[in-house]
Amino acid sequence: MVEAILEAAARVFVKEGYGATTNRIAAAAGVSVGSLYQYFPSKDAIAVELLRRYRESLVELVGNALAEVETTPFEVVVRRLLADLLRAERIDPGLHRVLIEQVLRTPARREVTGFEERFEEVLATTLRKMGKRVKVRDYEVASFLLVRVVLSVVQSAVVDRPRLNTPLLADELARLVSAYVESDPA
Amino acid sequence: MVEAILEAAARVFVKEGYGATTNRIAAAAGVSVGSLYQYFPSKDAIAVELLRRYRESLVELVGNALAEVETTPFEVVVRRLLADLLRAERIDPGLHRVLIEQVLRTPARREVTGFEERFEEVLATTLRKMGKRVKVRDYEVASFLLVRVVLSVVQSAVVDRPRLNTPLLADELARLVSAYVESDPA
Amino acid sequence: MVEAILEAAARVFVKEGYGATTNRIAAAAGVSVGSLYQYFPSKDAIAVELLRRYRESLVELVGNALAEVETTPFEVVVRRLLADLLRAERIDPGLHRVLIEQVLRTPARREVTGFEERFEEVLATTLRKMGKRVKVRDYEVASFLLVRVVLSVVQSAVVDRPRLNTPLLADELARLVSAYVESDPA
Amino acid sequence: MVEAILEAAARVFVKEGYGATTNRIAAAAGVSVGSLYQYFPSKDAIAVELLRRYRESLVELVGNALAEVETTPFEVVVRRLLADLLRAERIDPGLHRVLIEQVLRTPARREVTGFEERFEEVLATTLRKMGKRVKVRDYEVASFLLVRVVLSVVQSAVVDRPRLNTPLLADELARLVSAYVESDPA
DNA sequence: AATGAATGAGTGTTCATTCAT
DNA sequence: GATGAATGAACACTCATTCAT
Repeated sequence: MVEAILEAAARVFVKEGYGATTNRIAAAAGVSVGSLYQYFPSKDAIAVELLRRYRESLVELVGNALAEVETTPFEVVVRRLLADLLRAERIDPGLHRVLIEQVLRTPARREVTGFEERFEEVLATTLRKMGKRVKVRDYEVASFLLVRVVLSVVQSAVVDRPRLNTPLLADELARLVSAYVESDPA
Repeated sequence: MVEAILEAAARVFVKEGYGATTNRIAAAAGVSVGSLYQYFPSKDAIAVELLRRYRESLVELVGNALAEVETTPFEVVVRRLLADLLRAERIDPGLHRVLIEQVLRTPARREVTGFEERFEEVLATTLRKMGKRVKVRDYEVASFLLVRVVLSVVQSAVVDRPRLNTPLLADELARLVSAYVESDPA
Repeated sequence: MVEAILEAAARVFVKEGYGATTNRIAAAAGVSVGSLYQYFPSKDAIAVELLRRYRESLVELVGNALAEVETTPFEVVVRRLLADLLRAERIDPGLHRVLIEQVLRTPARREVTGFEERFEEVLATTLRKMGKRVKVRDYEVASFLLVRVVLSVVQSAVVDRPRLNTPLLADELARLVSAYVESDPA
Repeated sequence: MVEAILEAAARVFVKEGYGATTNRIAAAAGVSVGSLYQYFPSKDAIAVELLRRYRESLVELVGNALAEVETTPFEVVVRRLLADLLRAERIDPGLHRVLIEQVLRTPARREVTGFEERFEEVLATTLRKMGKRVKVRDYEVASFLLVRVVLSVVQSAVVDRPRLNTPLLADELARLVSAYVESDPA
């Protein structure tokens, strides 16, 4: 039932925005409002959980991909990760966008932020492991840069410009990442 | 008075989210609700105008910067533009984020989208003008990539991580852009 | 609950005019505003339904009375109908008056007009059935005349001048109707 | 200016109902709201004055007509009066209807009611003067009846059924009145 | 006298949440 | 547990009225 409610909420939030009513969400889930409140203390709680799960899944995806960096060339890892992220079902930035703004004003803010930060840490660690293959002056800055770059391009491509969401885009993005990581900091 | 209302609305929206009441906005502007509605037909209209102005100012900023590409080395242009964008008062993506989600559900959607698209066109034109200095396979894809990259990093830096908003960041971002533009598409 | 709301609305509208607030109506009905809106989509909808019911009840009353014209002398039928109409609880023109003006500006206008017209049709049919007992030049005009005459006198008596609402009034009104119907159009 | 405001108010009230705003009325009169309030202390005051004038003009019309009863046959007087009343510009029951409901809830109620009562007094006096030509049991009841009958039919004809507003209607209504007044009270 | 921008109390309506069944 | 009718605080918005110019 929790699953049914979350799925319905995701659909409804994306379609109608966070203004969607709990009654509508309950109806879409095929349950009554009462039941919804049996499992979630408030509308915000649904949003928080939705966001938490969404982020968790992405963190896992990225973590797994980067783990391979030990045994696989960096460019290949990047290319694989990007191709994966660019598959529409892996990412739902429409939902992300609807929720982030609201959840940020919730006491649950703390539980849910630090999303990009976690990526940055994982990435910084990865970069450090890669040693002299990467020519980066400041691992923190580089990680910050790369995480934002990749997430934003991926989200934009999936949501705003599916027309450009082709292998060429993945290639170019991979090239951008590699060029930066390997370019000489002069 | 229009200015007073818009400034107050920007402040209140950023602090309280789009849920902020029109009465609160009016109070923050030091006027009555009635006056607010004398100048804006609805709360949405305020959001739309706020978004429109914000975008207009950015478009102008970017347009001016890129115009110099004829007479100035690309890297310098990029570095200047980034430094400018990274100055906090030039950009208010907190506001941007609050509004975009709401305005997107408004009939004014059309007037307000096409923001990034305009940047992309300007940039594509610029890149073409630069001739063989840039080694890019597809101007459309490259522009899409670069616009999203720059905007997202700049916004993240200003809003989420002011600690990293240093000259080093501007440098690194400039390097990322240049490396991509000049790297061999091999 | 629908009944409770309608009864309360009738009371409140008569006492305070159509300006009465929905919150007041709900309070008078002993329910919350929310409940009121669970059963009626708008304040207008309450007015429309109130008017519809009021008219329906009158149409039924008049229809039944005139049906007896086959087996009962016309004067007796008229006298009975008038006596019935003049009983205060059969008619609430105070309410009628408050509502008509508002409902007329509603999309429901069409559903609610044609009230007197229905009476006129029933009456015209009745007059035709009565054959040469009635000396009337134009059934349409005569019906129009008589319906307006009876309704207005009845309403005025009940609302404005209860002091005159006596058997004598019923008698006189019956006499007026009979005299007209049977007078020689010369 | 008072005239301009009253005329505009009459037009606007008829078209939009009593809900019409004072700004709209002022605009229709070609003056500013401020000026409107220079001459009328409130919106209600406009309605009250409008109603007062409307009633005054009708009272005068009827008074003049009935005064001729001394020198002219009753039927002729009635016929003339009805023909006059049935001319659309003499009567504006649309306005009357809009106003009556609102003004009745105003402290000015007392100044404005007693409209029909004045007709009834004039008519009762007239009927008494006519002596044995009229066979009426109770002058008060008869006057009440006749005033309501005539006003309601005239108003209905002008407002609701202009199609029937023909000489035939005037004739029939005159016949109805005469038949009643002259019929034997058995 | 005339103006019309400014006011703010008051309205209809919505919707997250509760709780008796 | 599940239900959904009931709740009522809160909101966007209107408009009669005022008053500085």
